[in-house]
Amino acid sequence: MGTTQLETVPEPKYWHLKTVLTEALDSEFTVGEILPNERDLAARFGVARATLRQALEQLELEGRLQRRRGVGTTVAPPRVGVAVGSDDQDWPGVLGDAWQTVGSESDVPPPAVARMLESGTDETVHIVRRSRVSNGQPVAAELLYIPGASVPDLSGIENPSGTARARGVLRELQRLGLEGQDRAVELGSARAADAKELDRLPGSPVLVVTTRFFAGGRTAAVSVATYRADTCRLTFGDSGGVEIHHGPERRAS
Amino acid sequence: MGTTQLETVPEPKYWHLKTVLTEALDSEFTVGEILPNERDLAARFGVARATLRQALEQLELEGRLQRRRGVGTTVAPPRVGVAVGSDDQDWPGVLGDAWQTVGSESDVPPPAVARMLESGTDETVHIVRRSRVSNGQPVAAELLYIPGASVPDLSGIENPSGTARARGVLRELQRLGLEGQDRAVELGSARAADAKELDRLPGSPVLVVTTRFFAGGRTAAVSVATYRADTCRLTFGDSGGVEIHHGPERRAS
DNA sequence: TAGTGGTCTAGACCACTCT
DNA sequence: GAGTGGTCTAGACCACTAG
Repeated sequence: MGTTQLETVPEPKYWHLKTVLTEALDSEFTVGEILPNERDLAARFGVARATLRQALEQLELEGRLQRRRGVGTTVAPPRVGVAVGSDDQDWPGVLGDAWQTVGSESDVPPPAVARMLESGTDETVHIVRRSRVSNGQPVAAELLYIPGASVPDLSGIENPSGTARARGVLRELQRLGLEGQDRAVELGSARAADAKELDRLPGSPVLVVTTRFFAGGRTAAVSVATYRADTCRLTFGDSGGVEIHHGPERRAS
Repeated sequence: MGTTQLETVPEPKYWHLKTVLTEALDSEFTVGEILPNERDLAARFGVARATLRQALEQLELEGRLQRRRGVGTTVAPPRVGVAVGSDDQDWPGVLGDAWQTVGSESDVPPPAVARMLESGTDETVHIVRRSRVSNGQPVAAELLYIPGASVPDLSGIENPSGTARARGVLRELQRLGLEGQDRAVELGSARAADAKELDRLPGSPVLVVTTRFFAGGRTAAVSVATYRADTCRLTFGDSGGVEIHHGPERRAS
């Protein structure tokens, strides 16, 4: 009866581990520093490697760690703020936007996109692939879906090698009057193609930003942009430049 | 040498499993339907339970499945669109906003918040806890940080039970002229307190929306709202009501 | 080739929810 | 108490990177 009855809520080991590691990261490590390998860390904490990995996975999800196969685990820099929605709404492809066109094709859009475009299920649309780079790192991959009806002057055009046509499509699009746009953010996991472009493994968590562009009373284009969730903080509105971070942090020397 | 040399890219089992399950979910299951338990499913696919779980975890991350301990795994309904940023920017707590005040206290904010408030590290601020419910389900938990300087008329007030004081703080806040706001979205994992309020396990993925409110040339308040990433799609801009979803879907009868 | 993280297994026990 | 998902173990092998 005299036994100290604490531990009524036995915290999972990986959770406790995560807490300990977080504190260590805040106080004893610098950005870019390499952690001991997983087998050593597991042994040091007296847990199985799988358990240790559960903690590391969470820390990676939170943007505190970066793990690369064949290399090791490093302390991640603070997330970069990526401006997504400025107040000035504009068409994709206008001068000075953050994206770079990497290709284009014609295909039927996925059903969810077809629904937004109010197009038939078998109707092919222009698909422009773009990518976004920040600080030398790829942070997002985008697929832009543009029905032929939005760029009528290109209806009978041949396919000149991809990126040239992409530019043509974007140019035509910008002739339309943009009436408004509509944005949604949700969590997803990277498809194989996106993962490759983002330099991550397939299935890694991403923030999916879906933007609908309205013109002529219709949905004239849909953009599905896939941002690396580990390294990105999506910012909306006026500023977005101010650093937000967790705790004490120093740069690696 | 005549052997068919495919399989040069051996897809991980859990990834293939996920694909198979996704297709099954699209074609053979209805929203709300209960899946076989994990041990049966693993046996059926001829994999270890851990491998099966890796696939299920991803599907839950993508909002396709809902798993509850002691109950089972069910097919999740499409994510609900949750309006986060309407064009009309306004103070928290105005009539008709989606939040319900659940309490308040005074404490020192976490360092990241203190930095945004440009307040000293040891300076206590008002903290108002609010929660947001949609379709009978809790979808978000919020912590509102309001420095005493933003609500000067409350500086010497006693603590009348929490929620009454919270209302007072919000009322005072609304007397200030709102000059603008600033929003960021990033991925996080639920802290223990949030997890409980959101009816999830600690560590489950959440979308963290940080909003800064500007008034009098300063940051007058900071809101950190934690949304369930599995069930929510954050919408910004004009509409936000239109359903987006993956594929064929029927309601359970 | 050595060392890293990624995948996978076959088992065990625990916490929880229902009936 | 029976059945579910959640945690944990100790091992094995694979894919990748770099010296």
